[in-house]
Amino acid sequence: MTVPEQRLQEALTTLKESGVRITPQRHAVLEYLMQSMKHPTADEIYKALEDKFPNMSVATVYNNLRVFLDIGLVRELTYGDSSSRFDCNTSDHYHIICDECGKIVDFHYPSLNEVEQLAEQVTGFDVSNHRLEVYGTCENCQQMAKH
Amino acid sequence: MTVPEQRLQEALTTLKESGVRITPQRHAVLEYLMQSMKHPTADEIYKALEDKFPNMSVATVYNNLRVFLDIGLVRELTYGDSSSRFDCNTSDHYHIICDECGKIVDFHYPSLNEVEQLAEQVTGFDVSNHRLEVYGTCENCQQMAKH
DNA sequence: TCTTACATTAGAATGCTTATAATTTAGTTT
DNA sequence: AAACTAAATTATAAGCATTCTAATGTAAGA
Repeated sequence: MTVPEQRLQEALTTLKESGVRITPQRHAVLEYLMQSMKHPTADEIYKALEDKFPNMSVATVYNNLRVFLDIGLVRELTYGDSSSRFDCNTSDHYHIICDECGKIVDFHYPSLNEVEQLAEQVTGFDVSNHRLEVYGTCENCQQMAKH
Repeated sequence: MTVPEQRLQEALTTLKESGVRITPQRHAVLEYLMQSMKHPTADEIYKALEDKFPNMSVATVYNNLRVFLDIGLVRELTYGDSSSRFDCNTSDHYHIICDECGKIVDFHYPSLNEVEQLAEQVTGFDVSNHRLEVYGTCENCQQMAKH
C-alpha cells in the first residue's frame, strides 16, 4: 500500500470514529485531496470530480471540506487571492508561495517552538499552533522574467 | 510630534512622490490606519469615518487601500474569516491571533532570515519576504472559558 | 427490510470586493 | 485668480466565493 493510500485509510478510520458517514462523494473528495500534491481550491476539487459525479453539488464539496476541517484532517490556507486552498498534509511543514503565479510549494524546517513560547510569554495567549509563509518568485517565473 | 503623526507625514510624502493626490478622504483613511492599534477591515474604516464623511463611498475606502498596498504603505492580512484586515505597521513583526474572538496582536521576534535562506536553497525560489502567524486563545477568552 | 438521522442536491441568498459611468476635485498651467 | 485636465469620488451594479434552505436521497443500525 502506497503512503497516500495508507493516509487515506487512516483518515477514513478517523472519520468513522467521529461518527461521520462515508458516502461516495465524501470518499472521493478525501481521496482527491490525499493524492493531490497541489493545494486545491474547492472549485478545483469540484471540477476534478465532475466526470465521476456529474450530479455532485458544489455545496457538497464545501460541506465535506468543513467536516474535514472540523476533525482536523485538512487545513485551510487563505492568501490575498479570492479562494481558499486546502492542505491535507498534516505533518509539520511550511509553505512558500510564488508572488507571480500563486504556486504553493511545501518545505520542511524544524518547528519554531521557541517562537511559540516567546509569543505566549509576551502576549499571555495560550498558543495552539503557528503558520509560516515565505513569499518569492519560483524558478519558472524567474526564467519568464529573463525573456 | 508624536510617532504616529510622524509616520503619517512620512507616508504623505511617499504618496506625493508616487504622484498620488492627497484628497481629504484619502488623508482620513490613512490617518485612521496610522493611529489605529487594531488591524481594521475596510468596513471598520468606512464606519469609523462616516461621521466625518457622510457621503464617502465604500469603494473609496477600497480604492485607497489598494493605492496604499501598491505603494507598500500597508499590508493586507487574510485569515479564514470573511474580510481582509489592513496593517500599516511596516516594521518587522509577527501576529498572534485569537482562535475565539479573532483579535490580532503584534509581537516582535528577531527576523527569521535563516528560514528564508533555507527555503531558497531547497525550493529554488527567489525569496522576497515571509509571514509568521501564531494562533491561540487570548487572556480574555481564557477567562471566559473558566466561567 | 424498515427506519431515521445524516448527506446530497439545486438554487437562492449573503457578504466582501471590484467594475462602471457620471460627477467632482486636486494640483498644475495660463 | 481662473481655467484646465487627469485623477478621485460617488452610487450603483456586478462578480465571485461561500453558505443557507428546503426537498430528496441514502448509509448504517434495529
